[in-house]
Amino acid sequence: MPAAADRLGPVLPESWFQRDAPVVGVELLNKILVSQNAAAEVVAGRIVEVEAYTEDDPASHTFVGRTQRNEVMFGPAGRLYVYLSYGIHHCANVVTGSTGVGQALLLRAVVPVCGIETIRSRRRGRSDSELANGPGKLCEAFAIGLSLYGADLTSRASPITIVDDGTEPPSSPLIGPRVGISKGVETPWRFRVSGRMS
DNA sequence: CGGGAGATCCTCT
DNA sequence: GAGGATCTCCCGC
Repeated sequence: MPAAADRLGPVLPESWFQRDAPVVGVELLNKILVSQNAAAEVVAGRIVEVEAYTEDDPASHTFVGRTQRNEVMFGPAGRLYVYLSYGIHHCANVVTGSTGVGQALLLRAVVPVCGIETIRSRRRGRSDSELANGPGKLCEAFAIGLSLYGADLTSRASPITIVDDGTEPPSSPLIGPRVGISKGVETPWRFRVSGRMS
């Protein structure tokens, strides 16, 4: 955990993530995602949009049971589930709930708060509003790849963590259907702080 | 600015 | 062998 992140606030403990995804999802809004790569480049962003996926949810990767890819979703909460989407982009999720239950929250958008120059260089050519306003874009901005599969977000020693800087979750989050899925569209498990759905 | 299509390849059946 | 928890570019308006 980078020293620069220490001043942002305490790391969220595993117990905090050990509740059902839709519950954690709303509270995860306004928390801070922090990452540091091998070159000691630190970037941080405020989480502004997430989606919940649970085991009995036909849209979830865990709906079919345990597989090699989704294994980490059945493990302890507070871990990072990374997968390759459409053969091109990575998507990052935070594992929630009890161990043995396959659920997670897809990180859909963050607003950069630290390391903006590093993010701009990773997302070269994009306007500031397009730096991390999507699950694939977010992973590029934070250099999240499969090497971070299973990373412990609750450990201060981890290259990627989630901290609480004291900002409250929004009192009236926007709630709506999840996007990009063909099943489970009727379940309103997309959560967002105020602003436009991107 | 909004809609549509292509890219691209891994995962599971 | 099919189908994606997406993004970007290129059109047309």
